[in-house]
Amino acid sequence: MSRSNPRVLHTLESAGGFASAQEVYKLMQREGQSIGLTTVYRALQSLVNEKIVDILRREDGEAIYRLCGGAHHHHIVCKSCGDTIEIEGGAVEKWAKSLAAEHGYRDVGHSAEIFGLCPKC
Amino acid sequence: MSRSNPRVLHTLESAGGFASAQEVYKLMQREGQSIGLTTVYRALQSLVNEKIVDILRREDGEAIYRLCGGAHHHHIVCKSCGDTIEIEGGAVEKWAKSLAAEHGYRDVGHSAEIFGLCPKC
DNA sequence: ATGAAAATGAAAATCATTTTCAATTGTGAT
DNA sequence: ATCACAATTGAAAATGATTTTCATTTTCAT
Repeated sequence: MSRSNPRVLHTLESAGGFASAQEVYKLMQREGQSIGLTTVYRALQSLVNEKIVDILRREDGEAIYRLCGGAHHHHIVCKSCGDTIEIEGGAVEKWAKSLAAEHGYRDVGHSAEIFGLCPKC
Repeated sequence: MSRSNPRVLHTLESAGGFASAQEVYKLMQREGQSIGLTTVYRALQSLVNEKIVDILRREDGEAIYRLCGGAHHHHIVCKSCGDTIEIEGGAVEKWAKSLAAEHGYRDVGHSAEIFGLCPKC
């Protein structure tokens, strides 16, 4: 039942650990790998279940999969050019943890993103 | 060119200031109002442009529109039953503001959500 | 009233994602 | 090796939100 296809994981890694299912699929095609889009979706979903990969959303709603394991981090995204900076979110971790505890929530995760205009835009 | 249909705005308000386009549409139908889904989408988009409304994403990628202006707040959402609690995020505001400044970003906003299993689930 | 510009909405198009299902592959027992 | 059966695969169809098209209706200044 382990559908975490290693080729998919490897492709996600080589994409910088940050890509949508469609992007992973196209990358694999370009590399000449034979794989179906369905399988890519299933593999990514498995990786999410195994907590090897995080899922979050682009501004347009497309799901992007992020290799996790390393430090959990957040992003500042430019509204105009899309430029993204990785930031760490110690303050947010604490905030999420304490508020979740306060309300009796278990198995807690969180998402946080900052968006604005970068210095260039 | 002002497509910010007041009936749409009013419905979003009466929904607690937090709903998807589809939900706003269904609400208006139930109230017996005659409106097209397309118009709802356009009206919400206009409200976003005019910064009367914020847009963010559900976990499944559906866009939800949030009336802004009042106190900016965040949510704890139950992964299982979908129950939502509004919380305030003083810590997050500061975090976002200082990090954005640090990186030279202007016109800054942010989104942050906590998700987990509520006490009942 | 008249015409141009804006708004409307039904239907079709788009696009990511999921589901279906038949075919293929892997595995373990004999 | 061979058979039976479970897991994996992927093409095609289905789904569902959102956007686009386009013909019609409304609004409004003249």
